[in-house]
Amino acid sequence: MKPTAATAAEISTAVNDWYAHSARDLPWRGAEVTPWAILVSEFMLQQTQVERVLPRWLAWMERWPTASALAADEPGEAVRAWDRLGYPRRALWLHRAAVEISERHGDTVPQSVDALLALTGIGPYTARAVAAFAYGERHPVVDTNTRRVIARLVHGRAAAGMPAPADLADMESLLPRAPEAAAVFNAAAMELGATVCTARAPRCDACPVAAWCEWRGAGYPDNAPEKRPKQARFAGSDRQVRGRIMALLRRSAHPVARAEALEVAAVGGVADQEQPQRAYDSLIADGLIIEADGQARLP
DNA sequence: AAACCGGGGTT
DNA sequence: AACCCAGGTTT
Repeated sequence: MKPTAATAAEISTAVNDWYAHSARDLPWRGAEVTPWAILVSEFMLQQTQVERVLPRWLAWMERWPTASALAADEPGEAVRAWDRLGYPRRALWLHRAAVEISERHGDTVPQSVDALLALTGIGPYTARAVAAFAYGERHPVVDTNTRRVIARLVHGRAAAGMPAPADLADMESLLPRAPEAAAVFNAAAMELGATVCTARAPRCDACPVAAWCEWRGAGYPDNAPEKRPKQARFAGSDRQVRGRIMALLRRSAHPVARAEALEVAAVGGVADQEQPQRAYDSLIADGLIIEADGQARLP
């Protein structure tokens, strides 16, 4: 059946009401949480699921409760504490951001989107997320979950296409006027996509806006855009080989010989003869490895 | 615009 | 085996 037309206010109110009693109880959503703690959560949550982030975030905040505390430690310690969250460059960038916050912002996470964008490792999503969730600023915050919710609910599509500037305009058109309600809706739309309007098997019976959903109303057409780039396979990739080297360095209390690092890189197989050296060199280029006198160590 | 960057869980 | 994930940087 065709969905009943709904106003933006009806949608945001329904989603916010649902969020009030259905949201997961995540520690970075508490009232006492600092902007720094929220910034750390956003770094960790980039392309990484909530369940995997939780224990790492708790340990991180215990150890480095402020940006200056992290900045005072070695970057390598951040990489070590990052553990297996993936994309270890994020740990390095978070440490750099901590130094920048400590040195340029008096140990206070900046509030404006522009100032946040100037920090290392913060892009359009994270800047708006921190401004909205840490400071209550009214900005559209659009992640992969929100894009999918909007694609289905508003556009009647099975999945979102490539990220586009229109995503922000779409979200803006649904965003409540009041900053407080807007911040809640940003989180609520995300939560809806993460727990109900999921990519694989959406639970429409639990959705507060199912009656207004264009995709549901159209009979769930399989009209997903074809242009989504297929991600490269992980097995046998340089990324996997880099991961082996990083795992070795994380567990090593002392520098390791380059030869040992290259040997470990090949354990489990390589795509070609040059792959271990190529992965090793790329880690040096990224600043994740420091090499001196034939020894490799964390920065 | 496309490539690259982890790693674990789900289907 | 393919897909998915609170993205960002580089070319």
